[in-house]
Amino acid sequence: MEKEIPLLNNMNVSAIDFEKYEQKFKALADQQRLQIINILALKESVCVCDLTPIIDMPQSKLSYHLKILLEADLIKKEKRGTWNYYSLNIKELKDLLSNQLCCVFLPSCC
Amino acid sequence: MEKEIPLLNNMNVSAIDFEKYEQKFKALADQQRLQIINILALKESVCVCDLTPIIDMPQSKLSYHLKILLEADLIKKEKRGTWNYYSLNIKELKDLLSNQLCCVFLPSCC
DNA sequence: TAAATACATCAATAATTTTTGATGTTAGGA
DNA sequence: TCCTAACATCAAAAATTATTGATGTATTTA
Repeated sequence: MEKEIPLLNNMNVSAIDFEKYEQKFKALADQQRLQIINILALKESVCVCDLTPIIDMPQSKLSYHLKILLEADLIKKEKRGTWNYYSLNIKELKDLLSNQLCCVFLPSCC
Repeated sequence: MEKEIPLLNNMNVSAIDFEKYEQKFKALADQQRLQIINILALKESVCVCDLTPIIDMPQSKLSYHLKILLEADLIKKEKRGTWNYYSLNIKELKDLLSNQLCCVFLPSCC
């Protein structure tokens, strides 16, 4: 059962919301992950193998960071054969970030 | 000297920017701090002594979290006598968050 | 079918962040 | 001047996250 916090604003903000936002902001709260998002903003869809040479990171580490972004629903994953293609979850990012930030972390936003 | 990352988007995104955003998102990436922001969104300006009973937290812990928000420039502090009043840095939050999120974390945004 | 590529996952370690309780500082009141 | 309230800060411990290198699993390709 969801714990209800008294109406604190003109929106009904429940505890579960804070938890959700915490996860999303945590995913954003890392320079390396912000860089990944910034690269994805350019490339539409990128496989891990393309990402590894661009971003200077061991493969397992990259995998770890991609997973965090994925679990926060900020990016999407699509498997094609042996390759896993990642792309931005544009709707989610727009719901989260200001237009100004979209210029940095979303394609063709400005 | 600031490391310049090649132009990755229609904005000139330098390494230092990622660092700045990392700090701000880190500050947001915590349920307790989000709750503090949400309370400040209602109250305009609140002293720590008013906050302590509302938010169930030892004083030193509250002080710690306020400092993190302050250092990320998401809130402001004003000293009046013995009291320290905190309030949202509305401009900064608007620059960071979507309108949708402003409804939760900013006053009279929706 | 054997080897190689493209990943994910795991367990151990390292690093960072958070919590706690104690102490320090400053301003105001008795 | 002494006492108290309202904080900030500090150091130690606890908790969480991140990094690393190794291993596992598909899917291709030779």
